[in-house]
Amino acid sequence: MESRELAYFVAVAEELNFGRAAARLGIAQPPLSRAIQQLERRLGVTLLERTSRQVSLTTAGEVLLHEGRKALTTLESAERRAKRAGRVDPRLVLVMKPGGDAGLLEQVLDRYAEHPEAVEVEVMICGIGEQEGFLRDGTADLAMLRLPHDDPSGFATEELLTEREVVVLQRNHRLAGRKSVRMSDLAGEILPRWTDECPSSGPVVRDTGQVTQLIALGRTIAVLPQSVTLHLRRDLVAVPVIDGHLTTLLIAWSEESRSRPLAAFVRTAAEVAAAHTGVEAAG
Amino acid sequence: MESRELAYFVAVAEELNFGRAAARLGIAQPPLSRAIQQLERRLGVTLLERTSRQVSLTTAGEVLLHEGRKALTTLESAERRAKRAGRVDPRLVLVMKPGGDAGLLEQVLDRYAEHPEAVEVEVMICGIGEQEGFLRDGTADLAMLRLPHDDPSGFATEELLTEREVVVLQRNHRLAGRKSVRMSDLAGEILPRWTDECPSSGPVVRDTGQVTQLIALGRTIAVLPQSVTLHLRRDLVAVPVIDGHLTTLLIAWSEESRSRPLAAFVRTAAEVAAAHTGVEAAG
DNA sequence: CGGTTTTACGGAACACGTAACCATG
DNA sequence: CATGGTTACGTGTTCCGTAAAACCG
Repeated sequence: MESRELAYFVAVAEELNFGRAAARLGIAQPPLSRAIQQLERRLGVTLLERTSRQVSLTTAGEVLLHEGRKALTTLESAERRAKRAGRVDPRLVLVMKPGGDAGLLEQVLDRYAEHPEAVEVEVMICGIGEQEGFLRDGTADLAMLRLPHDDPSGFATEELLTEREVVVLQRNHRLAGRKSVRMSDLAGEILPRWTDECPSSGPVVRDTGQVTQLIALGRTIAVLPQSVTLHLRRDLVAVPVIDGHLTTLLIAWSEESRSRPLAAFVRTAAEVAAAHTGVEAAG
Repeated sequence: MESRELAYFVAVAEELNFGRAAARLGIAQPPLSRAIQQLERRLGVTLLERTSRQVSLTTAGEVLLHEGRKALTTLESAERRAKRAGRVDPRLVLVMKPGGDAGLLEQVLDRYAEHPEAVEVEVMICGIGEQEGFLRDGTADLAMLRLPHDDPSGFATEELLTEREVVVLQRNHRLAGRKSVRMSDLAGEILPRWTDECPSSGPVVRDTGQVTQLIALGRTIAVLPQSVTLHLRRDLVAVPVIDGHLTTLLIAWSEESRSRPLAAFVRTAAEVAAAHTGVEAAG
């Protein structure tokens, strides 16, 4: 199967309409129609049921859509990584969301820079939940992921640290003076809605900047990893949540990577995190 | 990047010789040479350093070789799975090595057959360490893997059970009467060399049949998971190894799979394993 | 009829093979 | 000088776009 054919099929399967798919691909409908027919002939399988008014996926089509998307991103990833590896200045690209390093990164970068095999590290800040995509498609070599929110499947990972959660509140909130709270104390509060989560009816937010702004305005409160307290606005307070989730910070990279600079970076990050945990436990 | 180009590159990168690579691909050298040039031009990266006597990989070439191999197998996997999904009789293919189910599979199959959404399950017996390949390339939907020997990275997995190891001996071996042994007791013994392991100087073996035969002949002894005792030849004995590794049996499947019959099978396997563990713990 | 997919046809691009060429050990 | 990669050139396939036809609500 040629990757071009597969990309064509994925476009049609996503649009469920040959015309729109062709427009998206920048070609005319007829070649697209023929390409799909040829693909079906070669596979010996019907992928799409079409009437002249409706296109739908067969079971085989659904399978090829899911698995094919993965195959295409893997292919693009290979291409991007090879391109990057060919650049004259070797470098690592690390992607994280704002605050997604639990305050570890600065120290990791400093320490890594002292390493004999160190290369330049480009830190790329992305939106929430975008890390995986950049790592999968080869734009980045390393990503900071947060369990259980992010999905590390398909990557090699190393656990850096595990944190309790805190609830972030306006200074004059009824719970602001508490030493700690339980989740049950938060019943009835308005919690923000992160873009992908359906439940709860609070305001829709996309990043922590928006959340903190809304908290400061008294429109919501949020349960976040403890490390947010490192850079919290002065007008907000954080109270530990006794029975909150444990969130784990991971550093993730492509399983295929055999790069020595990358391995060194991961090792450094793990060492710094281990030291950090020791300090926290002691303090 | 077209998958054909990538396959050409991988062939050259593996052979480090355009002529042999062309022969392997079933084409003439010149088109291959041009295809590689075109790929390099399109990526804007030099992948191979060639003199007329020697071909070697650049850094970018190494990256593309590793990542590209993965991309190609993912592509083939998508193709195989789509083909299989298009067949009239839906079925699951489970791959394992002989004895690789720790005696669980029969019960799992029986119980799964009673499930309302059950489909036919084809059990495929492969050589040692071949499971991953068949799962990766889409030939199988499910595999039984054994930690730490097999590598489950890139798959979704569910732990079934964890076993101690036993040492398998000829009946009149000096240790055969022991209730248990330690690894240090085995110092000086000749251990078999599994195909991929370099150390140890014992006989090279490929499957448990060969191993048991050699043990019966007094040529070697072997440390294996406890479950081998379920089907051990009468002329051999097994002695628990106190400080042996713990080996974990996993059931693994493609992360992309969204198939309900597959999910049901995994659930059934986990349930049966849990019950089994309960029995063992009690007994 | 209206919107959508498929068939028909002509042209351009691409990939292949043979043969000649060139470079290095 | 021989082994092995590259360039040159002619041929066949494939892929595309336009135009016309078939299909279904």
